[in-house]
Amino acid sequence: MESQDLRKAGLKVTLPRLKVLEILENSEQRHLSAEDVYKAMLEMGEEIGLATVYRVLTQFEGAGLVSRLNIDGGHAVFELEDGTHHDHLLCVRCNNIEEFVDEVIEKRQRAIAKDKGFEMTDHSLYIYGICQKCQK
Amino acid sequence: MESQDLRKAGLKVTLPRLKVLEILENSEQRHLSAEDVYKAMLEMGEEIGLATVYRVLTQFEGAGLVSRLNIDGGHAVFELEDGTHHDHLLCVRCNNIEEFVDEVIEKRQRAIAKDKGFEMTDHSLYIYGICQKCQK
DNA sequence: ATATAAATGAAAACTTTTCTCATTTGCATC
DNA sequence: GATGCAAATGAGAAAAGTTTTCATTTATAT
Ligand SMILES: [Mn+2]
Ligand SMILES: [Mn+2]
Ligand SMILES: [Zn+2]
Ligand SMILES: [Zn+2]
Repeated sequence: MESQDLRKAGLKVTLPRLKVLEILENSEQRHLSAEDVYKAMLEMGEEIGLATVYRVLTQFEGAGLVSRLNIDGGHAVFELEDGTHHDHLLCVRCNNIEEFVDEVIEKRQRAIAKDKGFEMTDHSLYIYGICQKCQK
Repeated sequence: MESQDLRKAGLKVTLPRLKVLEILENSEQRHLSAEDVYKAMLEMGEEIGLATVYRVLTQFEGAGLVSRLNIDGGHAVFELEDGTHHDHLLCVRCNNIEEFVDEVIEKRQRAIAKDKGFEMTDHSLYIYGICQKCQK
């Protein structure tokens, strides 16, 4: 019962919101575009507007329930927030996304920001490549 | 005389191409959007279409004369290619862009890709923050 | 000077995302 | 359970950045 998550986030419990959450939770892929979520909705036989999907995902982001990745070439994907930061490897062939955490890189980033006099607010790191499966 | 650069890249020497190169070379800012280049053109009193600016920049990218950064929020900036890879720090207040190179991070990225079985083709790393000037 | 393949400009199209606004819904109150 | 109202929704328009189309112009080889 994830209605609690919504209430805790100060959001009314509505069908579209529950369904979006459900899709994010039950999807094969952890990383979904708004379009992906929308299509999954339709396949489930749920009526929903694409604008609502975007709105809900953006609200979830604001509420800390999901995080948004801005992939190269301007379209975003969303994933359930799990509280721990991580970065991503993207396969340029099959669009498979893998995750990693690297404390050495995190530390270096902070050092670089400091060195340049920047107050770091965020960072984004994507490694592009061909995944094992696609190499054959 | 940068006509040679164009010929070497297999591109005809045309006025729009020469002018775009000239703007990239002489601009205060090293990182320019297509729109920036376009406006600079008009200010120079040059007739040019925005589509041509995009086309030329994309061709230059293909020819290795410029590189394209895909900044958060889906609009690109371009810079003259100088042969050496570097990453970027972006000020979220004034949009100032600084550059850095960090061999430790580069090495870790290669190690991560290898570890995940990825054949790395590229990476993109942006550190977002508030630059020194904007902190005060 | 001529031919021709490539480049250009203007406008339309496209992609992703946000906004507008009329209608519907969730939820607190009676 | 009915009522009221603010919040949420859906449809479509709009926005922003970029690419495509196509008729016209231009660069370059002959
Ligand atoms: Mn992830
Ligand atoms: Mn740069
Ligand atoms: Zn793959
Ligand atoms: Zn700044």
